[in-house]
Amino acid sequence: MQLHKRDVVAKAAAILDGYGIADLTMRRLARELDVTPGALYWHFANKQELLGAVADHVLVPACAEPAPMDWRDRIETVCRGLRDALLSHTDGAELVSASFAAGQSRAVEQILGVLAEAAGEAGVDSAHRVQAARTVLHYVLGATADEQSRLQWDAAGAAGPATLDWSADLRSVPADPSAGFAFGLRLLTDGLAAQRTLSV
Amino acid sequence: MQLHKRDVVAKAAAILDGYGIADLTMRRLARELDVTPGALYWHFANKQELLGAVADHVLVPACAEPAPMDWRDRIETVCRGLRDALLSHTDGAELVSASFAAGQSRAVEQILGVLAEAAGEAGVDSAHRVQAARTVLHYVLGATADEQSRLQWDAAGAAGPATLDWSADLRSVPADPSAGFAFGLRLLTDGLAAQRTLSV
DNA sequence: ACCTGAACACCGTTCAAGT
DNA sequence: ACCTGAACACCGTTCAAGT
Repeated sequence: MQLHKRDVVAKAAAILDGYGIADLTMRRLARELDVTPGALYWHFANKQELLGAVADHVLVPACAEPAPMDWRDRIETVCRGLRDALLSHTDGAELVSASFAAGQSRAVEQILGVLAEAAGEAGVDSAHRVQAARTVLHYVLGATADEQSRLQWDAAGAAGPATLDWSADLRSVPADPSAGFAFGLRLLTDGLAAQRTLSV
Repeated sequence: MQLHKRDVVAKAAAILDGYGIADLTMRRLARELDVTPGALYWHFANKQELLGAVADHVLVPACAEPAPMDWRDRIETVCRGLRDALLSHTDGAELVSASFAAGQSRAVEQILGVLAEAAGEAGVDSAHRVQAARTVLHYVLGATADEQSRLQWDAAGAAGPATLDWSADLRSVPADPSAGFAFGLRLLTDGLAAQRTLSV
């Protein structure tokens, strides 16, 4: 039967979850779809575009319109939703980061818009809203990619030789990652709140 | 004559500046050093470790001990120095980001320490200092990588067909990138300052 | 319209063997 | 100690030709 874009994206997501982004290659994807590598280039211009489609797929749960609420809660809700979506796929943060950088994800563009609007309500003047939204987004993507690589690093380490009691490893996972994430996010929302007192 | 680590790093930096990170391959590096690819693996365990050494080289100017000053000025000075160092090499932000994620750069670890100390002076309790420092670092790396990719994208675009007057392109470089960077950083330092009022 | 076959021009890494 | 030669197991992308 015919190959459709959504089959390709679904299989790509499966490889991502099972083996990580390093194993998500055009050749392997083609092999698992019982197709020649060249076939993929009929449906996608190049690998970046395909990864962008996978990124958008990953972000579907994070793109639900948020219920009406306070700008602060809205930013927190959107960012928590984004982080959850990223953490629910192996290397999800790295994938979305790369797609964002390459300008290949419609979904993060949409999230950026929501954040920019919230920044406006926080009191940021229209000339700086997008910059403020980008700042928040860079934090979420960076922090989550960081957290996820630690998680995966010591998931692999746990399967290694018996864990010695070296207590204070810089590369270890913190006690409560969600709390750490919330703390960093609060720094940003506090900064946004301070904008209002400057402009009035 | 013999191959030394610093020759390898210097040549790698030259390739980076001249052709970008995509062309900084072990094989090409070896070729330009008139050596076999395998020779590099005598001096470096793998490509990540080599890239980490290049990252540290790029960050040398950003690691100067800052003169004694207000925590806010110190954070701004360190971050501006970091950004300048990243922008002065093609794909510098991407390189350092990757090396930081891989835990291969001593230099960013050091900068992280300086930022954590400044966060402490800002009033962040010791349990959250590193998290605060990481938040600032994620911002600087993300924002600079973003800025740099736009810069390079439209440096390439300028060499293309006559630029049409499409005014509002999302991928265009903003009026004053440094001002945008400073704005995002101010959001964070304002957030840090707000910490103090919470703890006392 | 959609896909195969086959090629082009590469990768990172390893390791016996040489000097 | 330091490096070569040669291999292993891959990559992304293109494109004439088939159906």
